[in-house]
Amino acid sequence: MPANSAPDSTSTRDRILSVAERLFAERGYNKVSLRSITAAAEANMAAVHYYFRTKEALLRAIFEARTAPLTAERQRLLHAVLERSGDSPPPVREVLAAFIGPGIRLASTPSGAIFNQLSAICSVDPDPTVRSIVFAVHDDVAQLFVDALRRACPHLDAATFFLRVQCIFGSMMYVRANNGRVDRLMPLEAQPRDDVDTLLEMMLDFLTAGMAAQPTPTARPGGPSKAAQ
Amino acid sequence: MPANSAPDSTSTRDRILSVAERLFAERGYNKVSLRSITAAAEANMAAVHYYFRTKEALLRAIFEARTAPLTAERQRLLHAVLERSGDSPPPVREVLAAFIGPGIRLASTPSGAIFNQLSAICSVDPDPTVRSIVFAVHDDVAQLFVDALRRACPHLDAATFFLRVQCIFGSMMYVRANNGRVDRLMPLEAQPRDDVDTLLEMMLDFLTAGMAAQPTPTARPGGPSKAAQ
DNA sequence: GTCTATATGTGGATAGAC
DNA sequence: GTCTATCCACATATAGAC
Repeated sequence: MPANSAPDSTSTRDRILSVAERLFAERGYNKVSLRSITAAAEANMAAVHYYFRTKEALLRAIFEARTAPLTAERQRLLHAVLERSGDSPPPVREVLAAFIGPGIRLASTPSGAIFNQLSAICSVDPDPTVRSIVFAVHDDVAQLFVDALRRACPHLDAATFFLRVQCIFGSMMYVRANNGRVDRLMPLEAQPRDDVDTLLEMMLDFLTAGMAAQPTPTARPGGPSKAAQ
Repeated sequence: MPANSAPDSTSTRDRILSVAERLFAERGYNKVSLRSITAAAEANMAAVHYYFRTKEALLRAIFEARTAPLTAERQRLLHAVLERSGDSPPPVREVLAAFIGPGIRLASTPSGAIFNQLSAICSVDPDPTVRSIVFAVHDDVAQLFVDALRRACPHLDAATFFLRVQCIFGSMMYVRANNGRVDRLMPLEAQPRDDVDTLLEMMLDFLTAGMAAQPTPTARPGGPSKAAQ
């Protein structure tokens, strides 16, 4: 029963969710206390326990709310690519676009950009609590992506494919995190973040070319022993 | 720095350093207490204060000890590449190899692999304390690398170059972190980590191809308004 | 140099009033 | 549903004995 005279139309629960998401993204899960969240959300600690029970469950709720539409979109796009290609290998660029695009496009809204930062930070967090949450919400669609990409790359041996998938994940994570590391090293040049479609095309240019590259022949089990220069 | 076979020949200070490095790499700076470090190093908390004064200074000492030879090697290789190429653009692959190689090669020793994990985790840590340490020890050589790579890539506009550098950093970080995210998504296929030279060549294949790619013409300030498909 | 003991602060969780 | 007050565990840092 919402009060029609309330100055804030948002509920206490929603305020906690959005404030926690922002603070976690800025400072990391472990460095944000429930006290600071409730202070910024104009609530108290008992409210967090009432709605979410624990701090971990609060993080999980944030991820589930955000990743549900993201995962649905990725799955829809991936399945569309696979259907279009039928029995032949799907185009690498389209597979990449289906998986990376929805995440990159989040950056076009302020709240989406915040979640992108949170998602990137948490995806490399060594804390088992954080890891289990991230893995749980992403594993299904990530598996679908990896399988589709594998079909798109029959020219790669398993080890090379494995390493390149790591590069894709790392690139995506780093761009989404947008942590200012590279900014310090470049002059005043424009950053393309205000146009997510251009940003996505730039990423696809880079990653597609990387996946298309023919592996350098090198010492491999059963292969020749001398690397080409 | 002598052999690590003697259990008690190491000094208390060295044991604290190496135990802290391992625990920080496994669980992250914020999740490791000085208590757990001193317990594992068979010392006590007062010893940490005696040798390093604070937890932050302990992390800084770890990084400075590890990055000093790493940075020297990177600078040596980068300068060698630049001298070889003279006034003409240096080869992209060689510039990449000079910067990425020394870090990747650390993975060939157990202690180097531990520091690789620590370095990767800390390079995306949002904590300002951690960030300032990482930036301080890496900024000089990273700047040298970015400048050299810029010279190697005259075919790229500033925004595209900027984004691709982020992809390089992200790829390097993710591979060095080796956090098990991708392992979950792949079957029993071999991981190439036992041969760091092959691993480095694989990364160079991918990243060099990505940097060489011609950018997709798209809507850019002063450019045509319709993107090619 | 190395230890015990402790000062001082902060964290998550919760009981119970309203 | 929302709050105040509090419990208890654990963090860093340090004082002072030996």
